[in-house]
Amino acid sequence: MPRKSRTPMVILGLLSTEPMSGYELKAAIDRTVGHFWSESYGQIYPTLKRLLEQGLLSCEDAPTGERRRQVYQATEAGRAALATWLVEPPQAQAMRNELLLKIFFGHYAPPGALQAHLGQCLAASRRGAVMAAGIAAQLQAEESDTEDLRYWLLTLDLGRRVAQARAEWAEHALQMLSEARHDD
Amino acid sequence: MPRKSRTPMVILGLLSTEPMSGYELKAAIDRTVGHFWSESYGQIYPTLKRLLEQGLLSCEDAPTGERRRQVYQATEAGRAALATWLVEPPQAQAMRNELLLKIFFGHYAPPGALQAHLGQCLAASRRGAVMAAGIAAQLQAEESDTEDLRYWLLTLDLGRRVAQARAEWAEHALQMLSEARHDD
DNA sequence: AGCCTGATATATCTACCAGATATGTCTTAC
DNA sequence: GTAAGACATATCTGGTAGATATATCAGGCT
Repeated sequence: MPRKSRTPMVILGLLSTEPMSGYELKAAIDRTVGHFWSESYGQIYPTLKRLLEQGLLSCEDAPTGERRRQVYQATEAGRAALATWLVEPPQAQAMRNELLLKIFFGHYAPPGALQAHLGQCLAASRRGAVMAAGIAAQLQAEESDTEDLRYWLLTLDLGRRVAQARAEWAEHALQMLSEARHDD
Repeated sequence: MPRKSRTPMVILGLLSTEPMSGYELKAAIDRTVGHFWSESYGQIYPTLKRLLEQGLLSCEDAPTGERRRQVYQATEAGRAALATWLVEPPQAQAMRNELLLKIFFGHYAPPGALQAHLGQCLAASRRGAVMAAGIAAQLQAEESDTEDLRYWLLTLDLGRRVAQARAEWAEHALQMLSEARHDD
């Protein structure tokens, strides 16, 4: 999968709606797609330069006082490259779940360790489910005109469902482990 | 997260139960924790050497005829290092989901593209849920004596639940997109 | 006025990691 | 006997996360 970077596509996607600086881009990524995607400055700045060279972005100086500031936006060619990529079937990512790894090796763990991790997971998953539902409600109230809305709601909906499933699993796992302790 | 590699811990975990070569180790990782973890030879061989130097693994020559072969197993110190790590709270992984990214930028996609991806996701998720349930049933039938069993079943159970949730979401998303098309 | 903190902004470095590939041996089937 | 595929070790390329360095600027505090 690292064969092909998808960093350019996140950037082209976000810079198709409005021009931004690298710094604002990072903030926008964290705010909008942060639930299922992340990028670092170490990826963003070199990629901006490369996309500029390739003519997929345009760049304009927009300093704030003395502080240098360059805002980028997607060109027509950039939006075309995005559309091409959107049609390609998504690559399945090799997901790594550290909690599951610790559960898998659970019988080497001292008593109580897994329960603590599962408790954390349960709390975080419940928070996540509530937050996803909350953001969805807020979006529906605020930006019912945006054409993107239905797509954003879909991504939030998966987040909510998966968080819900994980919470139920954590509950079940905790119950299972507490039952197992009575057997010993 | 890449601040601290967890490759040594997968290796120590699997080499705590039985000695293996690097090649067998890779196969064992794919077979047992492959649903939520992956390692490559590029990680495994250097890590084996390092763990050997640190005294967390022991190594024995066990050639098959002329073919060189080194089997490793965890030392007492290795198992202790694993136990220490198991107690530490798991790091939340920065998950990247390419399908969600394409959905998020959906309104730049040509008609039908998202539906195709969602169809693939639905089929794969259903397969995944069935497979997880199947492996769980098989494990319960075959190795009902192993002490690890309950932990392995827990990891499979999360896999099944998440696959199920994703399948339901994909169905819902497809329905939503087909409804939306009537509006245009 | 001077100072501190935190946000804005660009850039780079290290360690980590996935996937591909190179090299060679052995086993099995044709 | 030889070709295909499993076994085994090793390395390279390029993608990636997270930390850090540098500098400007706004606001609050003294």
